[in-house]
Amino acid sequence: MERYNFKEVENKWQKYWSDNKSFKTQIDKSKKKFYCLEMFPYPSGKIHMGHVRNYTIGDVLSRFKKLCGFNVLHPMGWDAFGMPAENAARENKLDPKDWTNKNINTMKDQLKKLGLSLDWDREISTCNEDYYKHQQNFFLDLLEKGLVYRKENYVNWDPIDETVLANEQVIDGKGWRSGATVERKKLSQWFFNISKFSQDLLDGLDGLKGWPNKVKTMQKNWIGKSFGCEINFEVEGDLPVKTIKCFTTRPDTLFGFSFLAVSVDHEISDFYKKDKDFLKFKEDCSKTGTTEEAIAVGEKIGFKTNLIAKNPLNPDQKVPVYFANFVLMDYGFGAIFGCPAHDQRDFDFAKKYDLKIKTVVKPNDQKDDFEVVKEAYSGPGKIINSDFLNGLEAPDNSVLETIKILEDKKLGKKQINYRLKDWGVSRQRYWGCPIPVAYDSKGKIKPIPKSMLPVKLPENIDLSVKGNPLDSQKEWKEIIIDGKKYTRETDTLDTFVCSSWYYLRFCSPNEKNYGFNKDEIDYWMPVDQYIGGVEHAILHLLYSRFFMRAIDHNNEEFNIKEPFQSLFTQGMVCHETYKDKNNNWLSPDEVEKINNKFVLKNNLKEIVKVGPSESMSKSKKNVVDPEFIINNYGADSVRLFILSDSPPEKDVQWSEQGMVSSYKFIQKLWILHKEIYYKITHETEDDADKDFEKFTNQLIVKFTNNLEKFNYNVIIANMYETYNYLISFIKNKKNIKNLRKNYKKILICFSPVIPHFSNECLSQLNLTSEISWPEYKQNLLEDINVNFVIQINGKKRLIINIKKGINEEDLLKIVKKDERMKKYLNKKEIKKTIFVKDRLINFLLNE
RNA sequence: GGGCGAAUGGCGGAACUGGUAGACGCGUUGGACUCAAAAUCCAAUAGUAGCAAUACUGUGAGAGUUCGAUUCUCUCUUUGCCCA
Repeated sequence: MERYNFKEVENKWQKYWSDNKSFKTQIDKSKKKFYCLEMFPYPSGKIHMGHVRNYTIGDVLSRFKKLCGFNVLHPMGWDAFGMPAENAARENKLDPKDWTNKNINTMKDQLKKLGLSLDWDREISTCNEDYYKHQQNFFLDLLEKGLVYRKENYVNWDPIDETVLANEQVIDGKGWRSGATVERKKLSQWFFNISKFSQDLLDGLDGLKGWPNKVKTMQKNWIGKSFGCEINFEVEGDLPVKTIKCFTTRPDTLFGFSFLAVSVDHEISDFYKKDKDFLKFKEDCSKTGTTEEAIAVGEKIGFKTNLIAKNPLNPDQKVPVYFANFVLMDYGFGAIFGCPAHDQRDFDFAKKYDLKIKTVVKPNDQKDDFEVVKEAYSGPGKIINSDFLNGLEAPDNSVLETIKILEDKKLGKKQINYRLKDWGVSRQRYWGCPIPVAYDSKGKIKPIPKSMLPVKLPENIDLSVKGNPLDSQKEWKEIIIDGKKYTRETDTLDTFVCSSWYYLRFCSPNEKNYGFNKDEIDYWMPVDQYIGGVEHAILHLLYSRFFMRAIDHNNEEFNIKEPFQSLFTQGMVCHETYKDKNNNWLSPDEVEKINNKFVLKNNLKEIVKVGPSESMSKSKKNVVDPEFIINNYGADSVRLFILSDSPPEKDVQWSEQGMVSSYKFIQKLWILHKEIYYKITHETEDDADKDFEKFTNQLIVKFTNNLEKFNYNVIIANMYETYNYLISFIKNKKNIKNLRKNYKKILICFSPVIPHFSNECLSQLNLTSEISWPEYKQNLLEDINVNFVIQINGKKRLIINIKKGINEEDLLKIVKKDERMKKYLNKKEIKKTIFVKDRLINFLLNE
């Protein structure tokens, strides 16, 4: 028999879809729209298996929704700005633009080979002027609204990439890309005022019903709303300072007060500007990391001032004031009151400087003389040793009570604090969107007039210079606005800005005058289903939600706050890792499995060490090249396999065997198809076959439900089930009257997953007209018979196939007659019977 | 340390609102075909006992609710992710 030639078939259909612009989308108000979006890729060179999985999931959904009659928008583009281009260009003496465009072309070809139902006419690339000019326009709008500002601030400085990083890009104190230990540096930077929307971003999460709770929790934690109190501490000493303002979430522990600590950047540090010891101390502080973890773990050090602070609730109590390394200027007011008994950092500090540790909260299971000895106690309990606060329930009750007392006495006030900080968007890099502002000779900001946009990146520049290459572009930097000379801003925007609004651009990619067209976004937005990796749970998704609010702010025309109605986060693609005897990583194609042992392909005697399965990464060499796989097995097989083994939200284990079996399955389906084809075209049709019709109906229900619920691995199982059923049906049954009709439905059900194969089979049978998602007949779903379970004392004893709708009485008669049940029922008395219609009967017997 | 999730055969995983646990695939074993192998096809495959019918045990551990728990509640163990 003729083998299935996937190359020929897949080329044929890909060409057909492309020539006919099958996936071109336009507004059609007579249809319900469905906007399906997968996170667009960074054009790093080639696609990887993660892309294959992500885009296959999205494609299955898009094709399914299209068959269901939706007007589906399914676009693709390129997150094309970013450092790898700049680094690669520098290494190879290339232009980043050329490098990027070359990669885009390669990856676009690869994506096309996957047979994705994408509207390529909407392709966008963020590094094109006709994309970023609109972004510059947005920037100027935001600047006007006061949502963008420039300030001097401590920033996370990545010494390898020589650029500033956002807080979110610092992981374990290291740069997320370079891995370099991040330094603190004071620089003038551009910020987006995301913190203005802290509460709104938090509230908005409640409405995101289609988002995984996990992601919502992560965002909630990141925004980090805390409820507390600001307290003014009176201070005495030889400095002209009367009060120090602190923020605390635990004012109820004020009686445990034993020192006051401020950040080295606190305003009172001005008085120590010339103090050599202080400057030395400040330098030491800059060596400890900036992350909260580094602070928790690192040694707590302090520098004692001459100031004395008074306890507002107990003015007789006076405690020393320190500068301390674990107090950060950007949390609260850069000052805390120290309560060693109930905060571990304060505890460590008090131990080091021999400060008093007074217990003021006791756990509920402890006596009143409970004392904190070895470590701080921060759990719930009762307030003790605190005068009029004694006996209050901590923390809920006691915090509220204390705030009330402080407010009454005008010593402090209730305050809400957010961990979310403004988004620093300046990057000292060439390959990014230029920030559209300039400065006059005095350094005053001059926005570039909108008529002069875009601010284009200069071309053919020298990237080998240290620091920001734009800074050395003397000619480019000079600009004349209204006859006056200005100097351009040389920072470019964080690439997360580009991806914060690209989904709007897809709605009207050719709109010349603005970032989007109002009519188009009114129709298409929001994105109905967004699909991507969970690694973007905070950064990209939070920024996008902010960006919508920023555009919406003071804008009656725009009415979108939440860009993504539903979110699906797919798991990673993993593969075993291999190492040779010298602990060098080996790629899977250097390794061979012989007699259950892994050996080197070019030296079969050398045993390979097999490591755990981890997400595919170039550094561990455990990658499999999608292009190679597609060329060998075909796109349909790859799509089938990547969905088959695990639920899409979980990690999937890449396996060569699994891949091969998916390939073989398509071959088997083809042989089956040929037999069905023969029957349909050569045999006369006979009587209807209810069984087959019923099977098809049940299949449609399964497919529909499982597709709606993203149970794509179960869909694949359903496909195998269908094959198993059909093959025995074809072999054993002669009745084929409904074969053509039902086989068509089956092929349509298969088509979201294996579109090339399904379309080929449909077209061979001339079944390509009126292709839409099949409907099922309710009456055929209802079985006449059911498998009825008979239990004795809750244990299954017998299953009988019986007519549906049978009542307890009739059933009892049958059961009592049954030989197999006699041994259970004869000897003993039935105490109670539980009868569940069409499911089971349970006899409780006297023991 | 805090938050959230997860735990089902040799493996990946199914199981509707509490009602037949293990769908489907991989692997393994046996068989057919073959001079032989590959490929393909057929059969078996949770464990224990048994020729078998069948019986007992079984969804991380322990308790609870229930006629009945993979599913609900509590405690614990292990593990993953996020934050620290």
